[in-house]
Amino acid sequence: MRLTEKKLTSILRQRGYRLTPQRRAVLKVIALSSDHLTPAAIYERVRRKHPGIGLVTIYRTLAVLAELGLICEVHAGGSCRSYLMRKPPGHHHHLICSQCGRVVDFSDCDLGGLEQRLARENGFKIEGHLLEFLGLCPACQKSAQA
Amino acid sequence: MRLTEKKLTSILRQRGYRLTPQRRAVLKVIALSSDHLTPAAIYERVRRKHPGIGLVTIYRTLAVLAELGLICEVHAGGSCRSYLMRKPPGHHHHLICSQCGRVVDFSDCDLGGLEQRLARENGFKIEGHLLEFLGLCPACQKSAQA
DNA sequence: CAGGTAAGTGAAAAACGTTTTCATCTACAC
DNA sequence: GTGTAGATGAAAACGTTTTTCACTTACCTG
Repeated sequence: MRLTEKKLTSILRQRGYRLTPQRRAVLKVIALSSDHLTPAAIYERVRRKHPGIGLVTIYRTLAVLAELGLICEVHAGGSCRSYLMRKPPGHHHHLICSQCGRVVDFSDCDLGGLEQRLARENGFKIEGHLLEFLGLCPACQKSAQA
Repeated sequence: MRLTEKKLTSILRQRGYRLTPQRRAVLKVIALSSDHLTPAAIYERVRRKHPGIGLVTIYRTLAVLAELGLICEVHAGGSCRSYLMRKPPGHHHHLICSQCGRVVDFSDCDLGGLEQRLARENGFKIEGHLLEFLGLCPACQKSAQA
């Protein structure tokens, strides 16, 4: 499902939000990057085409886009700052390079059995989970050998 | 393995650190709590017995204890602030109540197969993973019904 | 068990990242 | 076009974490 202008407007409108040039620009920057980006990095990139935009607007826009499920957060490894990246389909997870920060998505985590067992043993009603693998990507493995 | 005074000193000394009353107090507070605690919460509790301690020392001590593997961080749900809690044995994960923040540990995650597949498919050398389940604990399920 | 020294401490201030406030502006239903 | 709820940008407030620096102390040496 491509995200046409019209569809985007309707997704926003459904919840009482509007499609502004700023929001379009933020979403575009995130969509065009294959990496996760900090709010500051997004700010910098959006400003190249949109010099007047304020960092505040970035934060507000990220909150809205995340609420609508159009983007999602990454807790990259040790550094706890929440990065953001484009979300392909529904439920998914991350494989993160601990050196260069590159992120790969994967979606089939097969945690259903574990989830059921934990729910039963602890009485929890489980709503979701966060799964991230940390390691070295192929490129960083090579450069580490040198 | 109980953490005797002597053993603790030796763990610290091995890396050039010293065992100060402040460090002992911080570790004790974390060890005695069954919950995860923010740096500020730890500060408050340590101050009850140790009024002169500074928040700076808490942060420095937490960094040292985490580096030594005596404590570990939790990325509780949406809020990304790194909480801390005592670490039982080695590898373990968290089951977090999204309402009251209660944390339950579990250790058998059985992710070996997935890890191998991801490593093979993406060329990553996987070093570790973060797995957290979010949900409602029994108490919060009850209070939600009211 | 004293003495010297590298390591640790506490206070204040700086440096962050993020949120709030408020006056102004604008997307969009009519 | 017009009105208005919603959005924006600048400045300031905020809370958390880090840095700096003078002073103190744990602990190795003899």
